[in-house]
Amino acid sequence: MITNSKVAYHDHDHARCENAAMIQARNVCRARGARLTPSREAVLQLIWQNHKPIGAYALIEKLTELNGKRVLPPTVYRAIDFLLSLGLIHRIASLNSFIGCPFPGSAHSDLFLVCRACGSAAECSAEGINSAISATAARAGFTAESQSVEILGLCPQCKLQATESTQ
Amino acid sequence: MITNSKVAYHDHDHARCENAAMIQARNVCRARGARLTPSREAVLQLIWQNHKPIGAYALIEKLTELNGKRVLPPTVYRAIDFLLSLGLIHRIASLNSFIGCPFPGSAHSDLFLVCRACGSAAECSAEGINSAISATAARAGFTAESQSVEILGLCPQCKLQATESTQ
DNA sequence: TCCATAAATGTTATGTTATAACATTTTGTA
DNA sequence: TACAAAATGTTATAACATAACATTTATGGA
Repeated sequence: MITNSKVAYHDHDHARCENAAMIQARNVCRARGARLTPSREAVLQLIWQNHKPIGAYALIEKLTELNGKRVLPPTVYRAIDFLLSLGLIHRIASLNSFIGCPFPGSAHSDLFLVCRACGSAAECSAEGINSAISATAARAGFTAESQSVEILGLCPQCKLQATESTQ
Repeated sequence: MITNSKVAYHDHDHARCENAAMIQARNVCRARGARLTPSREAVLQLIWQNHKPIGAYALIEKLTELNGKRVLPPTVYRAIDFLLSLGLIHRIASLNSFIGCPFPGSAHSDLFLVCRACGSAAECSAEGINSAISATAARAGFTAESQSVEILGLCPQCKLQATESTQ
């Protein structure tokens, strides 16, 4: 299983996550002949400000603040589309929001563990789930092409706090 | 595995699906002391007109047509909320739409196989996937509470047609 | 039966998310 | 430099969803 759950829900040096993400993004873009323009980079950086999925309009606000000049929806949605197409971010459909991919470039099908208390989400690429999904699809005669697997619940930190507060 | 994939993607006597759904709905409502009012029943029936997830605004249009009198969003959204709360329908987050549950009442966690060609969706309750999800969540220290598992791809019928047309 | 209450529905308004369409600017390349 | 393609700017609107309050309808108790 590949996952960033060890960092996503816990205190950590997040600057390292951001740096790694930006470096990987540049590598992916170079490899694919795509241009990581300043506005795309700014959107990616904002998405990577933490491990919580963020909505397009929140990005618009933050970007407006950052630029000191009004940013309009198409600007952000274009950046989002670009980043999605390269697999640098993912869309969390159940939240209408977006999160950085911690392991872009490597083929993987995704599962997200979204904490309903703190809002943080970890991504997991688990062979067990992918094979279970394939098997289920196959039994239905269905050919799977893409998936959206989003689990809502409590992360270890928030669960701990919930337990403590009820003692 | 419990699934309606045998009917959802194939020609079948759909009136039986509709009838079964309405009967089950009445049973669930009786058991839960909930009222299946005419407008709620109308929305459920429209959702069950086929096996394709339908959006709230499409329901508003159809209901307006049916009633001969303008139906407004809250009317439909209230019916949707009611039906969701009883598990009579499900929300497909990746499509912003709703689909009837073929086996309401019985506890199950769901997976949807949505055909990108014909739009039909089947629901599966597969133990293998649920246990794989639990195992993955557990490894991340995460407590799963609810899930949204949506697979996009080609149903058997549409795959067949795709194969034929490329010969 | 009538009343009090709760449940459901009607109505107005607005919030939130996303994209279409066309103009302009920037960038890479011949 | 000049051309074409890519990216961005701009205006407008489409699509999805809910808040807040008024009114009506159903239901059980007096």
